[in-house]
Amino acid sequence: MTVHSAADRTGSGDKRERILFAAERIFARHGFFAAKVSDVAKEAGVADGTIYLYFKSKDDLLISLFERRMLELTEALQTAIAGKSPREQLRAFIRTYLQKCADEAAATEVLTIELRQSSKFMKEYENPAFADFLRMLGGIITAAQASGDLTQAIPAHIAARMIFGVLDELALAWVLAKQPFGGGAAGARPKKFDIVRAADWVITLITTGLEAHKESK
Amino acid sequence: MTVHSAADRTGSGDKRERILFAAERIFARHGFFAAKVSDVAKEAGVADGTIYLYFKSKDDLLISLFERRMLELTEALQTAIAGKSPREQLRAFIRTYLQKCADEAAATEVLTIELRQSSKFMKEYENPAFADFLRMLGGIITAAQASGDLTQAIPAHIAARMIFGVLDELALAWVLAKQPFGGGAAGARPKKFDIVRAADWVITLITTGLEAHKESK
Amino acid sequence: MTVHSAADRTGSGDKRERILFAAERIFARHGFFAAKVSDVAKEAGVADGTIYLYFKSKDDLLISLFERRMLELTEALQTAIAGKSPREQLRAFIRTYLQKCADEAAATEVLTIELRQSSKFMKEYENPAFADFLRMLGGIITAAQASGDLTQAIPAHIAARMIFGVLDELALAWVLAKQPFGGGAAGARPKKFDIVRAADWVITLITTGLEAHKESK
Amino acid sequence: MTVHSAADRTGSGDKRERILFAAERIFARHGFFAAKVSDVAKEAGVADGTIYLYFKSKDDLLISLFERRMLELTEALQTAIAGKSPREQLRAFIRTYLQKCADEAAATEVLTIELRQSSKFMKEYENPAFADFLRMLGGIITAAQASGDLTQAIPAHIAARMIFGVLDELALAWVLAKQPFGGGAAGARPKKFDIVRAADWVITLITTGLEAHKESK
DNA sequence: GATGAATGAGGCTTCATTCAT
DNA sequence: GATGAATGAAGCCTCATTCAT
Repeated sequence: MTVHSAADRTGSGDKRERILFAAERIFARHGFFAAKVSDVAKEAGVADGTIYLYFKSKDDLLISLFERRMLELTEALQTAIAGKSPREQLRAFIRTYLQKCADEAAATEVLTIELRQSSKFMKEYENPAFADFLRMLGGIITAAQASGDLTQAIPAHIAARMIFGVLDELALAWVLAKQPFGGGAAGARPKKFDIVRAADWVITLITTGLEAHKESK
Repeated sequence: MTVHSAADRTGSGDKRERILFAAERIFARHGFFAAKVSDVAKEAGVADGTIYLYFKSKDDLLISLFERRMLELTEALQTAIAGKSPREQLRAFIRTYLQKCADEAAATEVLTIELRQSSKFMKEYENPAFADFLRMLGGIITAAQASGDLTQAIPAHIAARMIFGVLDELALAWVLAKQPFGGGAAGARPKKFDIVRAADWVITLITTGLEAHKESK
Repeated sequence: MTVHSAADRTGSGDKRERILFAAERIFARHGFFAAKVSDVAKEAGVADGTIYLYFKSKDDLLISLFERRMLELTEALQTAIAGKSPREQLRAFIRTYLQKCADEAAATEVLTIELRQSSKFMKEYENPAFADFLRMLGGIITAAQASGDLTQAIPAHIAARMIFGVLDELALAWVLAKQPFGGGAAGARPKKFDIVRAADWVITLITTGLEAHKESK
Repeated sequence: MTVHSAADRTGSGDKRERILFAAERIFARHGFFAAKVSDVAKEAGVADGTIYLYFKSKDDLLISLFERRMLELTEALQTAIAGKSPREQLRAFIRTYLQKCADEAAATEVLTIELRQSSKFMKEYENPAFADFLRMLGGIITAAQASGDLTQAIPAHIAARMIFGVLDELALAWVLAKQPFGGGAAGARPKKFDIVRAADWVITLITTGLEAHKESK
C-alpha cells in the first residue's frame, strides 16, 4: 500500500531526512567530493541502494540538502522580519542569519564551503533558492532606501551581495575556526568567537561603517 | 618539494609557469575536481608525466597556484599601500584587490570558488599565504584604529574578515555573473557590473556604512 | 517449482499468464538482459515481489516463456500434420511455423533473439522443448526418406537442423525488418516481406532446391 | 613520441589484438553479459584500465570483435569466389564459410550466439559488415539467376537469407554440440559432426533440394 | 496471497600516478 | 629532462531478490 497515515509519514519522511542529515554530517566532515555515498549510507543506518530510492544521485543529495536548508533559512528570516520597519528588518535579518549558522554547524559548513563548487552547483545549477534569498535581502534594502533610511549611493542588489559576503565570510571563519586571527600568535587557533555577538559588529559596519564618529551623538 | 632556484627559471621555470597557468584555465573551466590532469597537460602542451616533474600531485598544483597568486596579490597590495596613511591604505587595498580580480578572471574564479574546498585546502592545509593576507589587512585596520580614523567597536581581525567577505563575494558575483539580481527581469542575466567601479561602493560601505546621512555634505 | 495444478488456473493462473506475457513484451522491447523485473511487474500490473510467487527467478521467467511458447507451437504443429503423408507434413510444418511467427511478433522476437543467449539457456539449460521440436521435424524427414519421397543423402537430423535454420532466419529477418536487402537502395529499409508467403519459397528450396529446372513443367 | 616503426606496430597492435582475442574467448566461455571486463583483462594479461585505451566500452569490444571477424570472413570469401562461375561461387561460399567456422570455434560461438542480442547489436547497431556479407551472397545468387543456373522463383535476397540461416544454424549446432540429434538416445551428446563435410549437404539442399530424384541421372 | 521498500553484492569505468624508454 | 602507455585502486550506481506488513 502506498497510503500513508500521518503516523507513517514520519516513518517514511524520517528515512529521507535521516539520509539528508547524515549526508550533511559526512559532507561537512570530508568534503563533498571526498565523501563516499556508502559512508553517508552507513551514517544514516541504511543500505547504499536505499539512498537512491530518495535521491537521484550524489549530486542530487547535495542540491537537496542545499534547498532544504535554504528553505528553512528563508522561512526563519521571513518570520523574523515580519511586521518590522526596513531598518529593523535589516538588523533582524543579520541576527537571524548568524543565529542559524551557530545553531547548525554542519549545515553551515556544507553551505559555505561545498556549495561554492563551481561545476554543477554555481555554474550549471541555477540555484533558485539562493536567488530568492538575495532577492529578499535586496527587497529589504530597497525598502529602506525608499524610506530614506539607507543611502541610494549603492545599488540595492550590490549592497545585498556585500552584506551576504560579510555574513558568509564570518560564518566560514567561525566554522573553520583555525585561521590565525590577529589576536593570537601565528599558527595559534583562537577559540571560536561568539558569532551571535558578531551580529552587532555586522550591524555596526552595515549601518554606520568603520569610520570613527567622534562628533556624532 | 617544488622549490626551484633562480637558475631553474630560465628553461624549466618557463615550463613550470606554463603548466601553472594551464592548470588555472582548466580549473576555472571545469572546476578542480572535474578537471583532469591530462587536460592540464594538453593545455600546457606537455606530456602528462611532465607535470609530475614540477608538481608533487594534482593537489600541489592547486596549492602552488594559490600561493603563486597570493604572492602576486600581496606584492601588488604592498606596493599600492606603501607610504600612505591608514585611511588611504584601506582605500588602496580595496581598489587594488578588485582591480586584480578584474585583470585575471581565471585566477579569480579559481581563488574564489575552488579554494573553499574544505578537504586539503581549508582544513588540512594551513594556508599561510591567506593568513598573511588577512594579517596585512588587519594591520591596516589596527593602525587606522590607533590613529583614531576607525572605530574600535569592532576587533580589527573581525573587521578584516568582514571586508574580505565583501571583496570576495563581489569577486565571485562578478566572475559568475549569472545570478538574477533584483534590478533585472526575473531570470535575466545582467551584464557584468563594473567591478572596478564597485570599489567605490565598497569604500562607501566600509567607511560610512549604508545609513543615509541627511545632515552630512 | 512452478508447477501449478488445474485449480490454480482459475484465479492465480490468470496472474501467472499476465506476468508471462508482460515479460514477453518487455523482453522483446528491451532484450532480456536490459529488461528489468520491475518493468515486467509494471507491465503486468502487479508488485515486483508478486513475480517471485510465480517464478523462481528472472531466468525462470524466460525459460517458462520459452517452454510455454514451444508447447503451444508443438501442439499447433502436431495438429497441423495429423493424418497427412510425410510430404504434406513437411509443407504443413513449414506453413504452420511461419504462420505462428506472424501471429505472435513479440514471442517470435524473444524466441529467435533472446534464446540464443548462451549462458544459462543454450549451454546450461538442457532445453527439452527445443529437442522435442527438432525430433518432431526429424521424424517427419525420416519418414519421408523411408517412403522414398526424400533423398537419404542428408542425415535426417542434419536436414532438420538446416530447415530450422531457414525458418529461424526468416523469422528473425522478418521481426527485425531493417537489414538493407539487395533489392532496395543502400540503407533503405524495405517493408516487411510477407512471411506467410515466404512459406512457399521455403518449400521450394527444401523440395527442389534453387537449381533451375529447365525441362520441368 | 607517437612515431612507430614497423616493428613497433606489432607491439602496439599486438596489445589490441591480444585484448580482442581474449575477449572472444571470455565471451564464448561465459556469454557477453555474464563476462566481466576484468576477466577479459586477466585473460589478455593487461590491467583493467588498459582495455579502455583501445576500446570505448565493453559494448565496443563486442562490436569490434564482430567487425574484425566479419572483415576477415568477407576477405576469405572474396578470395574463394574470385574468378569462378556463379554456380561455383555458391559452392565455394558455402565451403569457405563452414571451414572458417571450423577453424575458429570461439569466434563462431560469439558470432552465432552473442550477436543476436537484440538491444545494441541487432536493433540499435546498424551492422554494416553483416549487410555487406548478405549483399555479397545475394549478388552471387542474382548472377546465378541471370545466367539461368538458379531459379527466379525465390527473390535473391530472400534466398540469401535462407542460405545464411542454414549455415548459421549448422555452425551453432556444431559449436554447441550438445543438442540430442535424432541419432542418439534422448539426452545423449553425439560427437560433433564434421562441419566441413556438412558443406556437401548444404550444397545438395541448396541446389537440388531434399526431394528424391529417382529418375534423374 | 500481495505488496513494494529495503537490501547489498558486484561491475563498469575513470583517472591520478608511475616508469621504462 | 620528457614522454605517454600502462596501471589498478576505488566509487557510483543498478537491480534481482527478500521479507515484514
